[in-house]
Amino acid sequence: MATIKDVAEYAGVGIGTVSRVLNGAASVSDGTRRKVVAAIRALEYRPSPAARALSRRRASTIAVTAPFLTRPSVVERVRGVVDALSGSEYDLWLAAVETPEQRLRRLAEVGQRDRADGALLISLAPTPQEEADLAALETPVVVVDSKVSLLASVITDDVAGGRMAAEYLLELGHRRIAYIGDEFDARFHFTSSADRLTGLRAALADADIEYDDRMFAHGPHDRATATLLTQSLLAVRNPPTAIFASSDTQAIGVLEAARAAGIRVPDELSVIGFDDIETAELFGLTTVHQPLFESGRVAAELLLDSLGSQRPLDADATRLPLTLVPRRTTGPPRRTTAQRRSVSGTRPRASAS
Amino acid sequence: MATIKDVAEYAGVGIGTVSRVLNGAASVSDGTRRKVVAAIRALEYRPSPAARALSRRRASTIAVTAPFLTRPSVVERVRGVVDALSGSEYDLWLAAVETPEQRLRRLAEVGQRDRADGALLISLAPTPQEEADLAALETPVVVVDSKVSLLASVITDDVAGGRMAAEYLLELGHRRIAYIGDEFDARFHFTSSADRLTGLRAALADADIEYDDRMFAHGPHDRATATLLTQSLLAVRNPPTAIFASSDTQAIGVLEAARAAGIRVPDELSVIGFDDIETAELFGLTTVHQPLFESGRVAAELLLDSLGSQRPLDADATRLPLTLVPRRTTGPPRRTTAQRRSVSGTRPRASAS
DNA sequence: CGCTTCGTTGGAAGCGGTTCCATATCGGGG
DNA sequence: CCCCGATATGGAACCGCTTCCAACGAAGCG
Repeated sequence: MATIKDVAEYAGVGIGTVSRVLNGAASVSDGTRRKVVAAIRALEYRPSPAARALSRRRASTIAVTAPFLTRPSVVERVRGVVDALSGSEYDLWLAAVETPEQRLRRLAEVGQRDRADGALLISLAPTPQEEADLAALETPVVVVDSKVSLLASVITDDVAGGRMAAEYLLELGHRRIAYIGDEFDARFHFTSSADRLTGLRAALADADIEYDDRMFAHGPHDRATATLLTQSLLAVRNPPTAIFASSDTQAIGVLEAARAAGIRVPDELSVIGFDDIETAELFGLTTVHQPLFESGRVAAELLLDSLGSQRPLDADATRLPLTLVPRRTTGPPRRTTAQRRSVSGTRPRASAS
Repeated sequence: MATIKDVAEYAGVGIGTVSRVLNGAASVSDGTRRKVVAAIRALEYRPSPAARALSRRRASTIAVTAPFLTRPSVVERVRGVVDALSGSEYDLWLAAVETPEQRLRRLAEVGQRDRADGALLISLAPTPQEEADLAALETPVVVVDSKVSLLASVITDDVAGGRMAAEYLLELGHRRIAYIGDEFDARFHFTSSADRLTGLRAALADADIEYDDRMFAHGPHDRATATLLTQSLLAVRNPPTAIFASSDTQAIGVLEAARAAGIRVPDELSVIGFDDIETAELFGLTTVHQPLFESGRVAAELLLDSLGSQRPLDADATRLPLTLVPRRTTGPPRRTTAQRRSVSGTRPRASAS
């Protein structure tokens, strides 16, 4: 494998000149440039990224740290980052986080000298302490999907989103609205699920609906859990007429529970999700659309701007808009049996155990 | 940011000793080791990856090159890689390919000196020439999801998979089986769709069913296209009683076309997919299960083994098993209306509408 | 015609590690 | 008491690039 020295010798010039040609830098005469280019081609020379990184003191790499690569929402965000980076000179170092220990390690690595020139933290809410540490770094950091105050971030207003979903259901006439969210003490300090619940509760309060804690269920963020939680939500005396799930994945679990119990959606139960992942459309799921791909793209662009301009990032939050997407899983609350009869065949409502 | 020299001074030792401690290498006395460890901690020292890479002549990085990050199947494979790498000392460099030019560039980068110590090419069939070039490299390469002869690979037998799907449909009694696949001249030299078709046609030939080219449709790999293709497949005089789609994504497009046309699945039309992505289960889609996650994991492990043992990779193909997963979208061909009435068949979709 | 000035150019120094070689130290055997 | 091998340690050389500084020649100017 040829080095810059080989190229210099082959072209009959000094290594400095080769470097200048490589970096499109100043003052190299046309003839010399041609000779060097020819030598590079002849030797199939490619500069060593490591040597370049060491010498320039920058890695030309962006670290993307994200947990839950299983979640479609995270993947969408990463895709947005890939898209933004694909034209740039930067490589993408994907740092997956699967355990709290890994989370800590990854966070620490962000500051590491020439590992990455900038970092994108996706869905990985830093604690105030971690945030302060990150803000102290020279490495620019953009946080996606977490509220922070000392760092640049790209977020959506989860509280507003929760309110949006709730108000839609309230408008349809629902009074008993249940919520299925993530565990509160999530090991990764996630707040989006809790925030969406906050929005929901605010909307309920505004509508003078009293708080009933049997309407709120939490568990690990997956379909099967959502299915189970739905069963218990529906088993109470006066069951909800609508369920708001904190993600589409969970909403689909709700739909499955409904289907298994023979409960008709939306006639007997309205279901609304959050995110608007591809599957939501397939299921006709009403949901709150979140610009996931966009969030990754915007965050990466912020980082690239900062890197390109040498200007540090402002600790501002870029808010991306949420929109409600009404589809086929929501409607006015439970119609009377007579009404239902007249519409189509009766199916006895299996009382969820 | 502290360097190894700072640590050496702080600890009152030489840089060589620090390096030895860092690399857990031979002969360092206990006392010295302790001093060095203390210095490292005190200075919050972390070695520079670039310097280390340059000096060791290896990057501790694995390149993962993959197109179509939009496809769930590709994402699953990448997840498998992430999983295998998460315990190792290797970082993951994600090289996304979105255009043929990028494909070429990425392929060339694989050989680059200290960019990556090994490469994983996912769903990115190299041409024979490219394969030869890659095989000539010292960098170990594992190819996932493409047939190659000079390189190590992890594949499934797409021809057998196509045959498996076809034979299942034939057993159910279908005689007119249509196929929806990718465009043949795919810019990325994909062959899996064509191979699955080969298997299908072989099975049809074995069953003495004559070839009818109106039963075979091709187009870009997406849901909407599959929906359109389905419409035209069903518009012919003697339409198919079963459709085999070369991916679940496309199969779901078929289901949508059926739903839109009011065609009952599986009573009037059987649908079978390929891959067994998560959505397939949600739709009750009969499909050929492919171990996607596993393929990434196995490929990464092969690479890690080779890297760890210094032994070059054998140019063998690791074949992962395919299994047919019968669900609710397949059944015997069109029953009479009377029969259908009496049975009250299963519906493929979560009843949303 | 001598002296700047400026565009080119070569190459040493340095980036921060690893590694190898030389050196120092120590205990034990003869 | 000396010699020897083993163990521990320091640090120069090197990995391949960028960058800065010195040097050189040609052109411009008075």
